[in-house]
Order: sequence, then structure tokens, then C-alpha cells
Amino acid sequence: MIGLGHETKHVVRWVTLVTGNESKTTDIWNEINLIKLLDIKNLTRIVFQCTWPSCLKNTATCEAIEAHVRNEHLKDRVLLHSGEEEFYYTEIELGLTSPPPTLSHRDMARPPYEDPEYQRQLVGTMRQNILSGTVPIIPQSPHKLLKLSPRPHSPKVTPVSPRRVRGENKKCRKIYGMEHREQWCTQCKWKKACSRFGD
DNA sequence: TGTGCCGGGAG
DNA sequence: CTCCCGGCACA
Ligand SMILES: [Zn+2]
Repeated sequence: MIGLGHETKHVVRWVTLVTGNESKTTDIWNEINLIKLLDIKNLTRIVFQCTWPSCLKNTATCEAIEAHVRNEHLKDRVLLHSGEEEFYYTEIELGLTSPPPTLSHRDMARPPYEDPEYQRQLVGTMRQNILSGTVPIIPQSPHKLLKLSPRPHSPKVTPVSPRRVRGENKKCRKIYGMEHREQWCTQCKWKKACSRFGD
């Protein structure tokens, strides 16, 4: 009997939409169930999932999802700031054997940068910016291409550690102060990258 | 001088 | 694994 495939759960966060002259960002946990029916040796594969509200289309290639987004959602839309075009999709990895990414303790140890979750963490920033009312309403999307530059298919290799650049957000230490260390997030207590207020 | 945190270490 | 901190980059 043919392998029926595994069911993999993935969580994608992020929906950014821009309307005429107003932008708004929705932070949702868009949970999807993806069913893998292929019986292939590959252990993982990338699927591109549209994040347009209530559109769950996903495709196998980057080009396909871009075409989808452009034709279905950005149809009557002018390019944003000078030749900049936004796309609304996320790249998700289907793990067939490896367990789904740990969504709970997002807290504990793991290489902070080069972390897939790392980029989706802008929400932490959003929260802080919104609370302090200093957000110029310029949301970023998971994928933003400039001038439609066709991606030359990055060869999947980036060994050099980017050496995390200091973010702008205030972290637990500055917020709560040394005198209330117990209120810091675990990472801050351990002098690791803050997990409560990401960058 | 203070903050953020990597790399390393102790238990 | 949990927890701590030296020392460095950056502000
Ligand atoms: Zn923190």
C-alpha cells in the first residue's frame, strides 16, 4: 500500500494588507493543516502559503505564489513606494519525519539568529511600538521583493554568522530594571536574547 | 557608562 | 537540561 503521508501542523503568523492609502496589520495565528500525500524520499519540502485573509492557497514554488498573489490580490493595485512590490505569502517547511517546531517554550535556548521563528517575531516589536504609539504604519511582509527581481534561487548556503545587530526595542532589563530582575523573561535573566520583546 | 547577548561553564 | 556570568559590540 502506498504511503498515505503524514499530517503536519504548521503555524504561520503574519498577514499584512495594504489598501489604497491606508495600511493595517493583522497579527493572527493562521493555523493550517497540511496533508502530505506524496510518497517521496525527501524528508522536507518547502511550500509557499498565501497569507491573504482567508485565502489558504499554497503552491510548490515561489514564482507560483507570487503570480497568485499578484493576479488574485494585487490586481488593481499600484506599486508601493517606488517600484517596490509586496507579496503576501510565507515559506513553510513541511517536516515529514522531524517533529513540528516547538511552539510552546518559545522561551528556551536555541540559536537566536538564523531562527525561522526569529523573523516572525516582529510582532513583539509591533506590540511595543503600538503601545508607545510610534509606529508609522509601515508594515513589512514576509517577502518583499524589489523591482520584481527574479530570485536567482539562493543556493541554500549562508554559513557565516550574521552577528545579531542590536535591536531598537527596550528589553526586560531596561523596562523592569535591575531591582525587579524576577520580572524579566528567562532569556534576559540569563543574558540571552530577549524572548519577550523581539526585534 | 549602560544595555543586549554570545559563548562558555557549573551543577 | 537550568542557571549564571565574562567580556564584547554597540548605544
Ligand atoms: Zn526579555
